[in-house]
Amino acid sequence: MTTTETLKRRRGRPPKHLQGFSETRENLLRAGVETLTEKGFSAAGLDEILRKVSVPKGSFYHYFESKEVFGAALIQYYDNFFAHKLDSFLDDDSLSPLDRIKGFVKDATIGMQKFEYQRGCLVGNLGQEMGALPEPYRNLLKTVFSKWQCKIEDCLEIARKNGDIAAHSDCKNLAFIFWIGWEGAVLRAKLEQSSDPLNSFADYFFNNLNC
Amino acid sequence: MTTTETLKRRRGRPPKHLQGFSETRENLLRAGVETLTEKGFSAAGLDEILRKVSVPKGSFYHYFESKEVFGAALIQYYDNFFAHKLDSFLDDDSLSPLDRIKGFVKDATIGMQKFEYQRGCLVGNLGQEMGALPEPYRNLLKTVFSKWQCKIEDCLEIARKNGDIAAHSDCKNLAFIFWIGWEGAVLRAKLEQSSDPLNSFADYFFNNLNC
DNA sequence: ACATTTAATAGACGATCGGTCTAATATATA
DNA sequence: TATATATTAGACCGATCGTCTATTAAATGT
Repeated sequence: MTTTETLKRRRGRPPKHLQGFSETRENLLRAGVETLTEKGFSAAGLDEILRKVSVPKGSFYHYFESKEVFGAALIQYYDNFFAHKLDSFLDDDSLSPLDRIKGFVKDATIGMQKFEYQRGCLVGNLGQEMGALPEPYRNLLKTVFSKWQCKIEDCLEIARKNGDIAAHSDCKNLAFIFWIGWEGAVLRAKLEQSSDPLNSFADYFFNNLNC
Repeated sequence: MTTTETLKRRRGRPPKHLQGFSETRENLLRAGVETLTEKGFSAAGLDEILRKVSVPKGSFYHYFESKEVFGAALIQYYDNFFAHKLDSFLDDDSLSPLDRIKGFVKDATIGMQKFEYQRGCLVGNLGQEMGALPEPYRNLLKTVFSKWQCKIEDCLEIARKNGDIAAHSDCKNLAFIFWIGWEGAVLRAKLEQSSDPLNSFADYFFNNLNC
């Protein structure tokens, strides 16, 4: 085990040897994602997030100038985490392109089960809440979706060239459909506390790729 | 035009001839649906809803004992409105079953456009927020979905018997998929402020019914 | 070495929100 | 005419939201 400074942070400027480390900022982001994937932006209280990681308000406003800025950082943080996860599946050349997407689906399904279907997708949650959110979030969220969409599109395009799916497939549109349906399925899985919606939609999507 | 008492309600017990009428309660429900379809439950303040219809707090708590009870009434109210709308399309024997569903989709699409993609589906919104909502809402929302789902299933079953869709179709599952995808599309349409997600998903769904 | 700057913590603070309560008003009813 | 009922009116309280100021401790510069 390395020198993980899990101990309570002291007051005042921290000693140099653990600078740029900013465990507190990281903790806030993690706790923020946890909370927002469960309850969304509006219902998530700052105090709740702060209590979770034992950080006082003052520290929060040291790292983020407002809840709005924090939320934007969370979108970026989540996107970064999620895009890497997607890549880890979609760039795996040892699998067929469709199996890579199926791998991601399987992993996400297990993830939802692990958290007892309480946590959904941050981007989906915020998308639905858009009516009550700072307008600048809209473009952030749209950009994230189009980024994820490109990854799926690229993977489907390889499948098409390999002859794994119908030659006339419109991969861009299929990727669009994939995320529309997947987000809908995540929403429903949270409500029903079951992976049935995830499995049903995924099966439907993959079965229809060959016609 | 009948004697529609649109004027501001007077104080005190109302005259008998418009009893049971309860325009105030109705106004609260309408304004509540408007607000909750835009911003969800948590982000919707009571004061905001009350201002919209110029009703004081006292009146609100005369009709509803709490925000939680109000929310439950809104789910019922919305379900009632929506189920009738669905029926008006799905029970229209002058159209083929698939055209009936397409009629509903078209109407809903126009509806979203009319409100500039600011209002989504109350049930979808609350489903996503479930993590921050009173637990009793879960069953209400699940029941509403399964009710809507049955209506689509029945319509698809007629289509199947008519030979309009593949004979081996699993209509129950298709109806499940329909609502998963449709809610996902509504979410996305709100975010993108465009009907593309609605159209794309609907086209995809209908095109794949024949294979 | 000491004053100043920087990084971070601590918690007070005002505004707002949900929900309750009492009072006021007007009609129905006995 | 008196009492009961239905509805409006809005003050009020505790909790919580997001912001802000003060405090603490290390780094830095001369």
